[in-house]
Amino acid sequence: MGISKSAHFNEQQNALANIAKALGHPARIAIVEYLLSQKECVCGDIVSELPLAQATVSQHLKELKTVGIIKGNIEGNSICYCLNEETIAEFISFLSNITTTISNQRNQCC
Amino acid sequence: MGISKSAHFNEQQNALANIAKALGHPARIAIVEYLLSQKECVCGDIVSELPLAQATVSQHLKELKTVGIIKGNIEGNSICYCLNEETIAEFISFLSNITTTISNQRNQCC
DNA sequence: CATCTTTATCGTAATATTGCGATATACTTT
DNA sequence: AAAGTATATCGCAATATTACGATAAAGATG
Repeated sequence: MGISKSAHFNEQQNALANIAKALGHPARIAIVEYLLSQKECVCGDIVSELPLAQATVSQHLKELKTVGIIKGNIEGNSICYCLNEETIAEFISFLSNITTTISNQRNQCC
Repeated sequence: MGISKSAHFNEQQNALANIAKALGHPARIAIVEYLLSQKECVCGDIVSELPLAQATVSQHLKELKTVGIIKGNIEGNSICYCLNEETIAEFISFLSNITTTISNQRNQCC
């Protein structure tokens, strides 16, 4: 996405941005929501749930996995993908810190 | 970013993805963190805090504003930017739902 | 009013993302 | 082993993002 300057930001900033970026596509939100809706561990039927080709879904899954939002487990022929609580919790913690800090400083101009 | 198919996803999925996408860049995380660190409302000195040109920072601020993560208030010559609790809370709510649901379904394969 | 300051926008080059068909890989079943 | 199934990867075209200099816009100040 253009001349990236991520070297100029610290590790935590880059890590948080990567998590957010991975969630920054409706298809990947849809994947997360689908995984959430399944009681059992889900595999390749994510593909049939999405209006996208298999290659594209596989690519989205890879991005979510790279950043740690989902985990994959090989089960014979197919692969079971599950949500990874830890990464999501890390991002929640960043956001929660924002809202609590805002609530405590009621001297805002807007 | 390529042939986007956001029309194939529902409004909520697109809305959440947009918020996440806006946070999906280290410069924008840095902006949010900077706004958070200031007790008073901050204006154009965001530019001097970041290792980026003024035009670039302005563009990042616009993205955060478009999606509702920050609000801007004109103050004479300069502009005061503040974090917008509501949008952040909306995103937290999505993520919190994930972690609580995961905790309640301990029949995962991975 | 002329000039300075502050922020936004335009235009453009460099790079990244998205989507998909084709194919590779790996396991399963016959 | 051959064929089938499931998933990943490659290669490419279309499009989006990022960064920045130049400049516009709008208010402040001399």
